[in-house]
Amino acid sequence: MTAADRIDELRRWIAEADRAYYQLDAPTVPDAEYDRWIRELQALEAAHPALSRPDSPTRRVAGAPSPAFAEVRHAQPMGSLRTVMADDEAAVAAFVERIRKAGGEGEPRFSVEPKIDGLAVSLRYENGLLVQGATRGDGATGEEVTANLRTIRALPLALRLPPGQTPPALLEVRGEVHMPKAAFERYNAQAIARGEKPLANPRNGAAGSLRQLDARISAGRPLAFFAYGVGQVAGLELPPTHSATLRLLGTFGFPLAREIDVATGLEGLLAYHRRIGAARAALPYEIDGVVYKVDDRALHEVLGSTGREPNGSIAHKFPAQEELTVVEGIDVQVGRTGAITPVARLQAVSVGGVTVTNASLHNADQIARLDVRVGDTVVVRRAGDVIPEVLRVLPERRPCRADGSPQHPAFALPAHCPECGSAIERAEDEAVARCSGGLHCPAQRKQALLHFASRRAMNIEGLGERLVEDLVDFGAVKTVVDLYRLSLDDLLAMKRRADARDGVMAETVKSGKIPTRWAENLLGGIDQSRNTTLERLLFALGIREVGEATAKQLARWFGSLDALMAADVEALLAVPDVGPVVSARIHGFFAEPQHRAIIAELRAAGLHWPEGPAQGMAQGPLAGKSVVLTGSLDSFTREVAGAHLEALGAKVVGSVSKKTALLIAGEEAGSKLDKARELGIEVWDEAALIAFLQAQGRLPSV
DNA sequence: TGGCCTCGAGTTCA
DNA sequence: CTCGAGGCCA
Repeated sequence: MTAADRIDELRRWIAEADRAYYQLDAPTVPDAEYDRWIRELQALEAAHPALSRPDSPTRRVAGAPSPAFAEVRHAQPMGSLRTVMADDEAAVAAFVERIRKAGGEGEPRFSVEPKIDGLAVSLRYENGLLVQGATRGDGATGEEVTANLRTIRALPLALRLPPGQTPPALLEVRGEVHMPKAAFERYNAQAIARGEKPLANPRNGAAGSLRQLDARISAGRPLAFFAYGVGQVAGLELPPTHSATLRLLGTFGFPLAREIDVATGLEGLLAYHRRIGAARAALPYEIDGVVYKVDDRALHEVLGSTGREPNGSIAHKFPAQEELTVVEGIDVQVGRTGAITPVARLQAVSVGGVTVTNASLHNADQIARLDVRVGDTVVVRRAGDVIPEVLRVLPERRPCRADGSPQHPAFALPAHCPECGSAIERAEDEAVARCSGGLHCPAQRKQALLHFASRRAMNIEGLGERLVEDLVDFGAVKTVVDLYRLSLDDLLAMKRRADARDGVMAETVKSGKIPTRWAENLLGGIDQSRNTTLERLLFALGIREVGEATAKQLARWFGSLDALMAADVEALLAVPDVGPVVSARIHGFFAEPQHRAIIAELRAAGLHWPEGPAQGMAQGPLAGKSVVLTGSLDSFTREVAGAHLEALGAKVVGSVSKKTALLIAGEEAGSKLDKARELGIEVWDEAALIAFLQAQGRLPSV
C-alpha cells in the first residue's frame, strides 16, 4: 500500500468514526484505536507534506459543532492536554525535567487530578450568576447548551459566597460533565425496561444528554459535574497555586473530584498514577488517566503553550480498556455438564495492560446477535476489568471476496462433539447446546474430575488441569474412584508415557535419578481429601443444579448421606430452595446404579465425613436472615466470617437486594456498599461484626 | 403469571 | 463477572 493510499484510508476511517461519534452519538471504534489512526496520519502527513490537505482530520482537534445549537466563541480558548501513554514513563520524566529547568531550585510541585471521562464544558458566571454554558467544541468555538447544563443538580446556579461579599464581575469555570457509573447502569436498566435504546457508555451518555435539544430530556439524565480549572476572570484575585484555586472553587459550591491531590517530583507523579490506576475500577465514575499540572500559577504561565496544548500540564493515560483485534478462529469447548461454549481465538492484543487471546462467545445466540465470523475485526473489552468480552464487530472491516460477498460463512455450531463425536443437542427452550456423550466424553470426564478436585469441593492439592489431562488420556483414571487407587508406580509410568509423547527426554536418563516429588505431593493431597464433609462431597459429585449452596442445604437438612439417598422426590421438595427441577435431578442421580456404585467405592476407599441427625431449618439469632459480606476484613477472611454467621443461622449470599437483612462492609467496600445504602439496608463495619460475634460467644472477648 | 432473588455454570490471565 | 434459569411469593 502506498503512503497516499494509506492516508486516504485513514482519512476515510477517521471521518466515519467522527460521524458515528459526533452525529450519531454511537461510537464504533475504541478511543485507543482512533488515537493511533490520528497519530499515524500525522506522521504520514509530516513525512509527505505534498499529501497534506487543509481539510485533513488532523487539522482539527475534535467535534464539529452541531448546526442545531448556537455557537459560542470561548473568550479564552479551551485547550487540550498533551497525552502520554500509560507505559511511557520516560515522557513523564522529560516533562518533569523541563519544569525543573524552568522552575529553578527544588522539586516542582504538581496539582494531580483524575482525568474524568466525560465532556468538558465552560460555565460563565457574571456577578455570581450562571449566564452561559458551552461545550468545548473545537477549543475555540463550542455549542451553547446553557439550558441543558442548568438541569445538572450538582452545578451551582449562583456562586456560594459569604454574606456581604461581592461576587466577581466575571468567572469562567471549566470542568467535566459526566455520568457516574451507578447512575448510568440504573438509567440503562430503566431505559431497557421502557423499551428504549440504552446508552453505549457513560461518557457518551453524558455527551448525548447535553446535546439534547429538549432540556427536559437532559433533566431526566443523571449527570454530574467536577470543576478542574478557570478561564476568563474579572474582579477576583486568584490564589497563587492551582490547587488553592480548586479549593476556592470548592468554597463557591463546585463539586471537586475526591482524588484531587498534590504531588512532588517524578516519583510523586508516578506513585499517584499507580494509586489511582489501582483504585480505578472502584471509583464511582469512569476515568481514562490522570492529569499533572504545575501547581505554581506564575510558573505555569511562564511555560506557555505549544499550539493549543499548555506546556505546564499533561495527561497520563491508563492502559486502554477497549481494543480492536482480529478473530483468528472460533473453537468450541465442552464443559463439565456437556455444555458447548464457542470461544473466539483472537490475535493477541493488550487490553487494560493484559494480553488477551481468547474470549468466550457464550452460546450460539450470542454469536448470532454479534454475527462474529473468522477474520472479523472486533472490539474487545475486559468486562468488570477481568474477563475478556467481544463487544461488537466492525462490519466494514470484514474480509470480502472479489464479488463483495464475505469470505467466511456465518458461524454454525457443529453437529457432533469435537471431543467424542457424540451428537450435540439443544433443548427447545434452552440457550445452551450440550454434548450427549455424558461420561463417555473425555472432555466431560476431565471437567468432572477437575470439579471434584477443586478447592471448594474435595480440595485435592496437586491435581491441576495438565495432570488431569494426562491421567485421562493415558487411561490411568476414568472415574473419581480411580484417583483413590493410584499408586506411585502408576503415576510415574504415566509420566514416562507423557514425556515420550511430548518428545521430552526422560529426566531419568539425564540425571540418573527419578524425580518423584510431584507424584508424592499428589498422593498426599488425595489422601488428605479422604477426610471431608458431607456438603463438600455432595458438591464434588457434580449433580446437575446442585452447587455449593444447595449441597450445604441438603447436608444440613438430611444430616447423613444414607438419609439423602433414601429420600424420594416428595421428601426432597421439602428442602428450602429445592423445587421440582432440582429434586428430580437429585433423585435421578442417586437412582443410577453406577452412581450408587461410585459412592460405595468412595466409602470403601476410605472417604469419611462427620454425620449427624437431620437438622431442618437453620436456628440461631440470625435465622432466616440474608447477610452479604463485602470488602476486605482484617481479623479474618470473608470465608471464616461467613462460617461464623452461618453458625448463627444466617444465610450468606453474594449480592445485595431488597431481601438482604445486613451488609458487613470491610475495607474498600465498593458498589455493594453503595447499593446497600441506597436500599437503606443495615450496614456493619468489622468492629460491629466482631462485637456481635463476641456477644454471641463465637469469639473470645478481649 | 410475573417479577424478584438466588444459584449454577462457564470464563481469562498471571 | 455475567448470563440463564430455578424457586418462591404476591
